[in-house]
Amino acid sequence: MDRYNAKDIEAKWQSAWATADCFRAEETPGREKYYVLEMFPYPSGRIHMGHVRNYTIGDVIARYKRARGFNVLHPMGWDAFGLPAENAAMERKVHPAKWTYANIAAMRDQLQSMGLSLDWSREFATCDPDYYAQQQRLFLEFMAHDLVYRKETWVNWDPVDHTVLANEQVIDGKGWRSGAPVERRNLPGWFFKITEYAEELLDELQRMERWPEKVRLMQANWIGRSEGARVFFPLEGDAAAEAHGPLEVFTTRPDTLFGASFCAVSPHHPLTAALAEKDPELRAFVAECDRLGTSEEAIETAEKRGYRTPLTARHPLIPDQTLPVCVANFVLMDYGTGSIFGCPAHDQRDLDFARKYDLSVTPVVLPPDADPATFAIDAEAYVGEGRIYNSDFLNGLSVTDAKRSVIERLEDLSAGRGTVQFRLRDWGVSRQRYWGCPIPVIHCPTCGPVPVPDAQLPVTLPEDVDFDTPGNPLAHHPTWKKVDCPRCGGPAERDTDTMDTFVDSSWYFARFCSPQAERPLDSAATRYWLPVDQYIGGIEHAVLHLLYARFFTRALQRFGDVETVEPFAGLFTQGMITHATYRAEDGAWIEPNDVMQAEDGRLTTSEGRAVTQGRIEKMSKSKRNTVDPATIIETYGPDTARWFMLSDSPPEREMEWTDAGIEGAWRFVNRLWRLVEAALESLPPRGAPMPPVIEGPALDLRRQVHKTVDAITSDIEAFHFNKAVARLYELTNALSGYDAKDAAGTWVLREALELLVRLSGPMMPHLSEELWQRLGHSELLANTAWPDAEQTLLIEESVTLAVQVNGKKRATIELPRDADQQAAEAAALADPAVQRALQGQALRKVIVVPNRIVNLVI
RNA sequence: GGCCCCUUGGCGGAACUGGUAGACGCACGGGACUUAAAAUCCCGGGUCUUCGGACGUGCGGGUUCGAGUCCCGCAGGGGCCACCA
Repeated sequence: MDRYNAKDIEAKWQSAWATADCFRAEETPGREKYYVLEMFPYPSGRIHMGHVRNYTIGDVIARYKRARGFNVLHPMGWDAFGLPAENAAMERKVHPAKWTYANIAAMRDQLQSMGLSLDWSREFATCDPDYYAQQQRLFLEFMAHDLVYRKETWVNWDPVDHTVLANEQVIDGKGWRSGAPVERRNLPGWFFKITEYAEELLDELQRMERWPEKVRLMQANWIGRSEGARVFFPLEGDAAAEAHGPLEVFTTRPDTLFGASFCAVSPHHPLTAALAEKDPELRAFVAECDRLGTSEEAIETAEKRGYRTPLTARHPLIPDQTLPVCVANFVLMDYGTGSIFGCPAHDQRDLDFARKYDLSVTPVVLPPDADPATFAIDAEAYVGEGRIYNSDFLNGLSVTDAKRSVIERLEDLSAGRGTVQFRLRDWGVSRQRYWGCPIPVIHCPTCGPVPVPDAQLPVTLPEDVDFDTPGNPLAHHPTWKKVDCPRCGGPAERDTDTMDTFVDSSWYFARFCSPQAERPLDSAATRYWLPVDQYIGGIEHAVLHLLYARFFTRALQRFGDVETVEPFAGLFTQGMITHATYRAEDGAWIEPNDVMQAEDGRLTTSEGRAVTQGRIEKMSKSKRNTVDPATIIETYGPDTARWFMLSDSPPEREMEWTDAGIEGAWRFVNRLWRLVEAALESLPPRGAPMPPVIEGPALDLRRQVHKTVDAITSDIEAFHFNKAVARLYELTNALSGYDAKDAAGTWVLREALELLVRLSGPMMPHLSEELWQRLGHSELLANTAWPDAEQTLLIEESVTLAVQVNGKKRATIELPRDADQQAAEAAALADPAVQRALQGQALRKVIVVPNRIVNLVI
C-alpha cells in the first residue's frame, strides 16, 4: 500500500479544479448566493501563518456552502498600496510597482499551493490603475455629495522624513523610521464626513447579530456617544473677544455647573489665535504645547499647564460671578467645542489644574453618606453619584435629575442647550506619500480646488520618481503636478497627496462583484452579491477598516451604487497564531528552526550555544518565533497544514503552533489514507443497493456515521471547526475498530467511508478528492452535494441516565428511550449502588428528567 | 483612569437552553510487531483512598433537588480605548 504522496496528489487536484473551473462565480438569478470573503492581504512577499489560518477558515466555509448548493462568490485580491513599497524603493532601489507586483506573484503562488476554492478570475490589486481610477471616480462622487471637505488640522509631522505620520507610526513621540521627535503641524488635507453617519453607525450595531459582541462594543466605544450640554459663557475683558461672542463649552456634567471655577480653551482654539496676535507670551505658550508629542507616553507624563488670559467668563446661572479664562494644554480642539468649564471638585484633570494654579474648589455633589458640613475634596475628585448641593435650584436633586433640570433652565435662558457629542472624528485621508491613490483634484489660484474632469481620469502615478530626496516624491516631481485648471484654463497644480490606504480597502469587497466594470460598481452585480455573507479576518481591524467600510457602504448607497448599508452581514474574527520564543544567553532571539534538543533535554542552537525557552507569544519577526508556511506546505502538504489549523483551538482564540501538533495532523492524514486504502478491496461496488437487514455492530456504526454527519454540519455552521475535527477523529477511531462481518457489514463500511470523505472535503480537499476517486467516483468531490443525515438513525433506542442521591451521582442506568417516570424511578431504586447510598431511608422527593437524570432526595 | 472579556487534567480544549465534568488531540506510561530503531497497532490515566468511598472546573459566599454553566464579592491573566470635558 502506498504512503500518501502529498505533493503529487495535491498538485493533481489543484489542476483538476482549475481545468474544471469549479470556483468561478457567476450571477445566476434565482439561485441563492453566498459571498465569503477573507480580508485581502498586503503583498509583503510571503504568506504568514495568520494568512494560512484566515484562508483555511474561509475556504472551509466556501467549500461547505458550495456543497450546500449556494452560488458561492469567494474572491481574492491585494491591498497593495502602502509605505513598505516606498521603503523598499529607498533601501533597495527598486520601484514600488515592480516590488509590489513581484511580491503579488510570489504570494499568489503560495496561496494557490494551499488549494483554496477561489475565483481567481476576479483578482485585482488596489495599485492597479484600473482599480484606483475607479476609486478616484468615487472620490469625486464624495465631493459631489458633499461628503468630503478640505480643512487644516494638527498632524504628526516627521521633520526628517518630511511626511505626516499616522498615530501608529509614532513610537514614544518619535518617528518610527527616522527616530526624530515628532512635531505637531497644521496642514491642509481632505476629510471624509464619517461623523455625518455617527448616530446611524452606532445604532445599527445593535442589529448586527452575526458580528462578535466584542467588535460591536469596540466600535460603539470608538464612536463614543455622550449626552451633555453646550453652555454659553459671555466673555469680558477684551473688546475683540467680546465681539467674538460668548464662549461655548461642551460638558457631560451640566449638573456641576455651580461648581465651576474656571474656563479653559484649547491652544488651537480660534479665541487663542485671536488673543495670541497681540500677546507674544501666549504665542510662546502655544508653540510649547505643540512641541509636546501626542504619543501615549507624552500625554501620560505631561503636566497640566495653563496660560491665564486677560478674559473673564460670566457664569450663565450666577449673574455676579465671573470665572478666569485660561488656555490649557489638556483641552483638545477636535472634541466638543475645544473649550471647557472646569469643575475641579468632580473632575480629576480640572482638580489637578486648579491645585496647580490655586483656583477655587467647590463640591456640588454630596456622596450618599457624607456630611455636607464637613465633606471636602482633597487630592481626588469625587466622580460618583450623590445629591446636588451648593447649587441653588438644583439642591437636593440626583445627578441625573439635576442634568435634566439645569438643561431646561439653560434652554429657557438661551444660555445653553442639551446636546449629543460623538468621539468619532472625521476621517483625514491625505497622505504625503507616493505609493497610493492620487487625489483627483487640481488646485487653481483663482478657482480653488477643482475636481479632475471624468474624461481626464485616471490621474496616474508618474513612474520616473526620485526616492532619494526626503519628502513626497509627487511634490518633488518636476512636471507631474503642473497642469491647466480644468475650469479657467489658467496654470494650476495637482493635489500631490495620495489617499490613506484604508480608502482602498473600504470598497474592494464591492468591486469584487464586478471587477472589470467601466464604472466603480455595477449596481446589478452589487444587488445580487452584496452584502458579504461571511467576512473573516483579524480582530486588529475591529475598528478602523470595518468602520470605514461601513461608512463607505452608506455613502455608496447614497450614490446609488449599492442597495445595502451594511457591507458585512456576518463577521468572524480569528485568533492569532502563537509560538514559543527562544533566546540565547546574550538575549538574542533564536528562530525555532535553529533550536535543537540535546540528549539531556537541554536546548541549544545548531552551533551549540545554550538556548532558553521563553513565553509563548504571537508570531512576530521581532521575536523571531515565526514558522514559514511555505516550508510546512512543502514538507507536509497543504491538507496537513489546514487540518492542524482547524484542530484543537477554537478559531476565534489564539492557536499555538507546535512541531508536535503539525506532526499529529500529518499522522491523521496518513491514517485516513490507509483506512480507505485498506478497505477498498473488500467494498461492494459503488451504488450497490442497501441490504434489507442491517443490525449489530453494522447498525451501531451506521448510527454513529449519521450522527457525525449531523454534528459536523452544525459544527461548521457554528464555526466550531475544532469540534468537527474531534468528531472526524471519533469516527475514524470507530472505523479502525470495525470489522465487517458480511455483505451488509461491507455495505455499511462503504457508506461510512464515503461519508467520512465527504465530511472531510472542506477541511482537507486534496486528500478527500483523491479518496473519493479511489472509492470509484468520477465526478469531482468539489462538485458533490453535502450529505444529509438519515434522521431515523439519529434517535437512540436506549439511553443512559445518571442516578443521583441528594445531587451526587451514584450510578448510571440503561433505559429504553422516553421511558416514563415510574420506570426510571424503579430502575434507579433497583441499582445496588443506589440502595447502598440510600441506606433504607425514605425518599422525600424524586426528580426525573426524561432521558437524562434521576435525582433521589432523602 | 474608563469599558469589556477570560480562568476546566502536564498542555490545547469538550460539556446544546443548569442535568453523567474532562469528548477529541498533544505530551506521557505500558504492551504488540521488529535483530533493532522508526513507522504502525492495542491498552492506560483528574487527585486521594482504609477500595466502601472522599474531594475536584481560580478563591469566598449565595440561589437550586442539582451549578463549569445563574447571582454577589475577591484574586490572577488578557484585550480595547484613553488629557474625549
